[in-house]
Amino acid sequence: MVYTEKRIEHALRQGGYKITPQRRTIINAIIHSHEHLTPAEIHERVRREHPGIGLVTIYRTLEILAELGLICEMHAGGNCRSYLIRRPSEHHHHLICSDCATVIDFTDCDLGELERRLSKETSFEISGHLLEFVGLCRKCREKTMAG
Amino acid sequence: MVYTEKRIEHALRQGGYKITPQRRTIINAIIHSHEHLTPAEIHERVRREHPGIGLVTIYRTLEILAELGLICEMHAGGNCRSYLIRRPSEHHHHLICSDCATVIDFTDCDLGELERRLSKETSFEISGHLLEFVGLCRKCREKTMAG
DNA sequence: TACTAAATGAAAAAGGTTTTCAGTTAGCAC
DNA sequence: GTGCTAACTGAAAACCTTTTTCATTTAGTA
Repeated sequence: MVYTEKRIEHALRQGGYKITPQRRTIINAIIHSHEHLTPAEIHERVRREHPGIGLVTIYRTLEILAELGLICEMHAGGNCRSYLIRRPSEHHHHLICSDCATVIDFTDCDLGELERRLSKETSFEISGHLLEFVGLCRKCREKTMAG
Repeated sequence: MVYTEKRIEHALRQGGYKITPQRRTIINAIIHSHEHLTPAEIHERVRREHPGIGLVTIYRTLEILAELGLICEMHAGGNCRSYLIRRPSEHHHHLICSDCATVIDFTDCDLGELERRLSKETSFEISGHLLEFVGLCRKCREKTMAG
């Protein structure tokens, strides 16, 4: 299942939040981008359609969307700023192009056995994990070879 | 192999950097902590022994240590600030207690097959990955149950 | 002991994120 | 539709973290 604008609005209403034009625009920007975006990038995009919008509103909306689990944070290799991307609702991970920042989601991480072993060896009760692969996508590889 | 103070100092000298009392103290603080520390936390600890030291010096030293690959960054679940921890020199990952922030390193992540499959399916040339497990260590679980 | 490149600390600058507050608005009751 | 209220917005200010600048000090070497 992929989140649509409608579903996200429904979830907001469910949570007691209001649907404002600003929020609609922000949600749209996130939904229609295939890259992860920083709050500043989202602001920039949203301003094209909604010039007066403040960066504060972006932050506030992102906070709510994250709280409701509708978006998720990213930790791109090296750089530790928080990025955001729309997410399919299942457990998933990211494969990130280090050059153009394209993100591909994948779900089958197969870490169950490793998790069980670690849990046994360390007596940790493991509740989750973060897995990201970084590399170069085909386009960027070709670009590099050509140049 | 685990980095000792001597080895780190050797690596610094190799890199053309000087060994100052401030750097010694910072390196010591990192080596002797089993938790990941923020620059501010390192500053606080280092100041006990070296009151006049500036936060800037921490940042500068951390930058060098990271450049030389002597420390590594962490991305603890949820929180996206950059943390640092001494590291065994091999490829490794972290298992982090979400309560007390204890970190356990592990090296055998076994992601080769997944990496090959992803690479094939997506035409990415994968160069690395980030894997972290989060959970509760035994102590914190017992604490929670008792309380 | 003297020299020089590198390092330090203080202060200022530069980001990014959060808080505050007065004014506006979505969603609901009537 | 009208009015009400809690929620939302934008601007400014406050906060924090990180980086830059610069004058002074120091490690390492000759």
